[in-house]
Amino acid sequence: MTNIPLRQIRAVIAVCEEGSFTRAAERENATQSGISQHVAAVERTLGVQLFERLAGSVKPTPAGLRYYKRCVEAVGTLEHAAEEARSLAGKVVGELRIGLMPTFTRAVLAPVLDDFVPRCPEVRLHIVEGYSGALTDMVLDDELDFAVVPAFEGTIGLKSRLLVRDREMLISGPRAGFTPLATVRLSECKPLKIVVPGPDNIRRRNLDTYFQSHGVEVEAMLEMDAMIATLEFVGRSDWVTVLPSVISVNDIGRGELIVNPIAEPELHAEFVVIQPTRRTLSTQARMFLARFEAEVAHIHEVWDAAIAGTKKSKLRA
Amino acid sequence: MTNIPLRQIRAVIAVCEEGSFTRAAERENATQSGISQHVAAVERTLGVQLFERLAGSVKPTPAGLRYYKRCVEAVGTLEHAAEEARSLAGKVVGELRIGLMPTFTRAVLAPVLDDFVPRCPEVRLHIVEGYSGALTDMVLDDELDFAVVPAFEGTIGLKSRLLVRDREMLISGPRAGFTPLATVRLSECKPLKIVVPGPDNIRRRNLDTYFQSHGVEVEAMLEMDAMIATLEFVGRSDWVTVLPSVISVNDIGRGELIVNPIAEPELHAEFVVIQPTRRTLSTQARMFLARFEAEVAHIHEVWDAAIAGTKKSKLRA
DNA sequence: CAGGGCCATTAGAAAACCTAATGGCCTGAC
DNA sequence: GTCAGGCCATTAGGTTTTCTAATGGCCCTG
Repeated sequence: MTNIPLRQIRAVIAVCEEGSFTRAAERENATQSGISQHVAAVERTLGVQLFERLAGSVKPTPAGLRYYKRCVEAVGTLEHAAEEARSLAGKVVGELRIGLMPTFTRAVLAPVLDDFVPRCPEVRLHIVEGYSGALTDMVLDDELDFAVVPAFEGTIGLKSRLLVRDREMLISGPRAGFTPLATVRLSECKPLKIVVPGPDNIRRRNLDTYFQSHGVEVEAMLEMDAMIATLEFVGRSDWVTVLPSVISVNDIGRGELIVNPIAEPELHAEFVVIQPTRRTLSTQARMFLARFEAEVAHIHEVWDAAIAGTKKSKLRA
Repeated sequence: MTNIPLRQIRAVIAVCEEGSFTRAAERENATQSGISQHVAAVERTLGVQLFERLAGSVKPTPAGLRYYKRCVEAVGTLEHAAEEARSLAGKVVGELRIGLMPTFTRAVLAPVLDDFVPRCPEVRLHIVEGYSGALTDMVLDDELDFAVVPAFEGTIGLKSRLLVRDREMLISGPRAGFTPLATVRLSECKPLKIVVPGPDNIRRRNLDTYFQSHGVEVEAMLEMDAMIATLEFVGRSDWVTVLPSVISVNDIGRGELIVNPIAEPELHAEFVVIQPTRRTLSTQARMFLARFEAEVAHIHEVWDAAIAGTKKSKLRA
């Protein structure tokens, strides 16, 4: 029986996927020398060379590629084993205190709850809607099990992981004159009258950077951290705003608000789930987040289909 | 990502299949306490109880059974991965010219070839048995791709790396009067009639140094660079010799030759693989050497088990 | 009630792992 | 042709993990 530790196997997987010992080390939070030794140990144990060392890079050998594929399969099986064991370990009970921004409460949350509540009837949910600063404070104070906020550099006492990467859309009313679902190049638009988040919001910083880097002209700017008011205002004026696609999936094809994907280049927002460092996520928290991610992925599919449909219509015209 | 070492997973599998921590320990060549800690670590990481502790036995929980089944699947996939990688690596072609001393051709080479030849059917092997001086010359003359010889200071035109560090054993026949497998302290033996290598052999120098440094008395010394003759002679006389453990692993428990580990202090021989400076080792060469090292490691395990078994027998007596 | 068997826990030695440092090789820029 | 930068291989040593020995607790059987 060949006995290769999982740590070594993960090193081999990382090198295959990154094409470099150095990048694999970064990804595995290890050193290049540690990765080199792990891979060498696997090759020694197997008696097989898994990588061809080229100048400045490595390339898996045919044997290495086969080994990699089987290992990925096995590691996936082990992950699944863990998930199933936890799920089978039965009744999920207890509280779940979640902080979500309006970005998510408007269109993502309802379908997630539709599924989660029947599956976990003995979980007592507490959903708090708020903006990222307030939600972050509540997580730090242990008032929330977790929150989903825009990606930021991190804070002592919190740990985070990327949860959502979402395409930003231009939102406007009929008076702004945009064609629904048509991709827009902001630098080619006439000067915008735009509603943006306040300066404490990380998305605001990203927007400012994007505007400056890509020659987006702004005629007027209005700061508003009030989502309902923002959408109402934009819907009945010639002002525009920029919001993540997940918030406006339900506006597709409804005419009330006009949604346009931003392109050339695309603009994305990233969101992380944050939790206190000293805690681990409960089973119900992880189940909720899994369902949440699935719903976001579904929304992305809806958007992709809608945008693809628009391109087809243009081709027919 | 749940990161559970394979060693722990194997412990869980063994407990499921044996229905007992104690029996699982025996099967895994571990202690009951070690198995207990492995299983506890898995349960802690998963946050799931895998076994119900009954009086006098354990029973997997439903979650434990499910986890076990998935783990068996994953471990099987990894075994398969190793097999396939080795099989695929079989497409290795070309010549391989190897120089080995009788130290290795007697017991290490055959199992290595048993594995290597089917895996590399298209490699044309040339094995040259010889003593270190001759093998070194052949490597320098590019008549060999590499040779394995006792560690030495190096030579211009050659590069070397440590390959084997092996424990030296006292080899004798029944007439010499030693108890099989009992460790011996050479300085406490009656003056030895000993067969040693010739003066050009580095191991000879090491033996001389050891004898002088540790008060080993020698009644008579015979120089012989003829391994078969040495073993035949020692087997049928009261002479002894000192040889690396890898040469005599097949003599354990067979009575024909008596093997005793040398201790207090132990004596080790180191061997290096040498190759011309201007060349790099081919794929098949490295595969052969990897398998060679693995076989030496296996032999060391066999020796460790045999010596440990002798110690247990003494405790019971 | 005592002894035997089995699991859980602790302590400490041994082994494995990991990083820092360095060397060797290759490539590209000058 | 030389030098700097990037990448992998190797070594050494500190740190962490693993493993065993010893022991305690619990349960069952005689």
